[in-house]
Amino acid sequence: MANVSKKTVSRVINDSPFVKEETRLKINEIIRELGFVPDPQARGLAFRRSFLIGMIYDNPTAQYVVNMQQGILDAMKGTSFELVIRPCDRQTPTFLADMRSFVERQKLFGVVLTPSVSEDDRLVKLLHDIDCPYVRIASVSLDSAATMVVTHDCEGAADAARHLADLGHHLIAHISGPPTFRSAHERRRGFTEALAARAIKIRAGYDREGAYTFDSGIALAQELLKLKPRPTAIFTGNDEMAAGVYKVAHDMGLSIPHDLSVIGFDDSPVATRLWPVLTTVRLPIRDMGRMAAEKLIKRRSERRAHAEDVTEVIPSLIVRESTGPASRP
Amino acid sequence: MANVSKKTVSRVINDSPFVKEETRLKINEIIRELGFVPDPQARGLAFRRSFLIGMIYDNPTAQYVVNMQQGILDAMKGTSFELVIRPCDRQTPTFLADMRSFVERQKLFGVVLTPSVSEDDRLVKLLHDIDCPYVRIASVSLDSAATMVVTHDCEGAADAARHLADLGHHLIAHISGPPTFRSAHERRRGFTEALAARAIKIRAGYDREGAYTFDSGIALAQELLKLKPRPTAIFTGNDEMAAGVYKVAHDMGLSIPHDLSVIGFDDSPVATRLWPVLTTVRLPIRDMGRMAAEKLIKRRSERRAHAEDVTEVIPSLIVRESTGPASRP
DNA sequence: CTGAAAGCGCTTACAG
DNA sequence: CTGAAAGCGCTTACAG
Repeated sequence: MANVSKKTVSRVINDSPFVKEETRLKINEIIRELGFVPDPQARGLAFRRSFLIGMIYDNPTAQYVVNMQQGILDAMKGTSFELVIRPCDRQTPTFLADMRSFVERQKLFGVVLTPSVSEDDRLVKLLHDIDCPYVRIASVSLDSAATMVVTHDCEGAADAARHLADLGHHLIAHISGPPTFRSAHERRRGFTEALAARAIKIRAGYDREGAYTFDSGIALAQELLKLKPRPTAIFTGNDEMAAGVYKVAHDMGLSIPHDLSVIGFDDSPVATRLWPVLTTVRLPIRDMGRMAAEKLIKRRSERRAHAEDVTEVIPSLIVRESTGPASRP
Repeated sequence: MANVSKKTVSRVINDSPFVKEETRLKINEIIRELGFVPDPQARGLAFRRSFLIGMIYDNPTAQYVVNMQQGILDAMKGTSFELVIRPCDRQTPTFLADMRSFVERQKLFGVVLTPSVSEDDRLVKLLHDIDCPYVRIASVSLDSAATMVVTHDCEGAADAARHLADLGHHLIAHISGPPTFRSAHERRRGFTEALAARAIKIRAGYDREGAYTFDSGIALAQELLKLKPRPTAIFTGNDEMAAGVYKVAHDMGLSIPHDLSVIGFDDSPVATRLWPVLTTVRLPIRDMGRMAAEKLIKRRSERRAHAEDVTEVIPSLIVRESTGPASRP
């Protein structure tokens, strides 16, 4: 502006390769001095695409949501993107229409999808149709590598199984998440396969389907702990259900881990609020959010589809005080 | 468009009073038929103000943040506003600069401020200077009524005090939040004043300053429960610290509520995960978020400052199983 | 490598 | 009560 050209500034801002190095440096300096910041609304209008990244979620765990938001914001730091959030309910009749208007109206730059809505094929098809970039976070690869952050929940569950086997447990029960979550299947699969590798089989009736909720944990723990023989260990699909198991164990006068070992999944805050502190499996949720957003943002610069751009996340077992040697072999 | 005028449509969309009723109805119908939605970016560009509402927060409790977001979204449903979120840290040297660029760059329609950042006078002055509407949520009225949602934390704390007094407790301890939160003062004040009304005085050394964190709850409970005579009840400034008290009590072999009554504040999910379930004080956080956003949005239509537009929220005591009669008078 | 023109989809004054 | 003009701050083709 003040010195040489005028619309070249736009080129500099958008990293166009057709600018002389010298000019670029000069303009960048002036931009810095003036503290000039391009107006995102005007840019958006001209681009026909906003600088808003959406996060669409239906995960009921507050800590999960907040950590994920943090991670996405981490990736956006220093960029001109802003995060708009959108909780949703897949059961609602207007679900798809709501999502469509959300994305289209704001002309979102892209969206990050978290489980379980990330597993919804109708939504993904819709995003495809309206040409909205997305990144899905899920426990299995459901899509092209460039759009996936996959968490190997099965391996975390396998670690839990081996930990229990090492402690000498044979009578092991499992409370899974609801079948509408892929993670529920993955966690069960990883757990039972690793157990099988140690020649341990979960008895019929010792593997029950929960809902990832505290109440479902209570209800199923009441049934499992009435079984004869009583299981010496329970692996739950998440920490919330583990908290339900704790409650029932306390009410029955069962001591953890002496009478019963418990392992959860998530390492949510409740894991350390419980007494004794809960052994669980941790997913780096914030990192996952960051990686997902980075993928979304990166896609702009690198137009050519990076074929092998897989992002994978491995959970880790956090051994605390809720697991101990099997008392009754 | 299709029938009569052209720029009158804009008037209809913006609820201008200068449109004949007949014309308005006709245009509205066509808008509905076509499913026409005005482009928020273009509107924003022309208005010099976006349709984005910001939520600025530094509350460490995930459930608080998520509920607040939900409430704000409740108020925005059916409007063309969208929610952009912004966690912050008041201690950071770039705090004010960050907030300024966030608000200015996006030309935010307005922001909702939650505790404790809602109590930051520097930020509020900044928002004033750059002419950005805001609504503050806090436990005391810090500003003109039109910009405040005030939660009477002191009354919730007073309920807690009376509940304990009714149960015959005299040796009562308190773990407060950090002095940087107004709510910490309000909760203590409401508690001690209601106790005083029953002729109960908190002994020197039985009123300690925590940090609203689980760990601070543990640290202070360890000190308080070593005191002679040992308090028969503890009121903590939030549930997280109550969880810390539980842990120490369990470790010391103290039974709740037989040996020790505990009352928290928040009614966060952990309150019901603890064993026994925690008596606590509940704030309708989601409603608060909704009311705050409604105030912000309403200010557009009603330009004249509604002088007496106070929004007040009363917490409620939720009696569960962590409080019982004082065993040792 | 750089500039002048036209336009993104709306709104603000300004006239009628 | 309604319309024609100009502009919000940027970008896209399009020429040089």
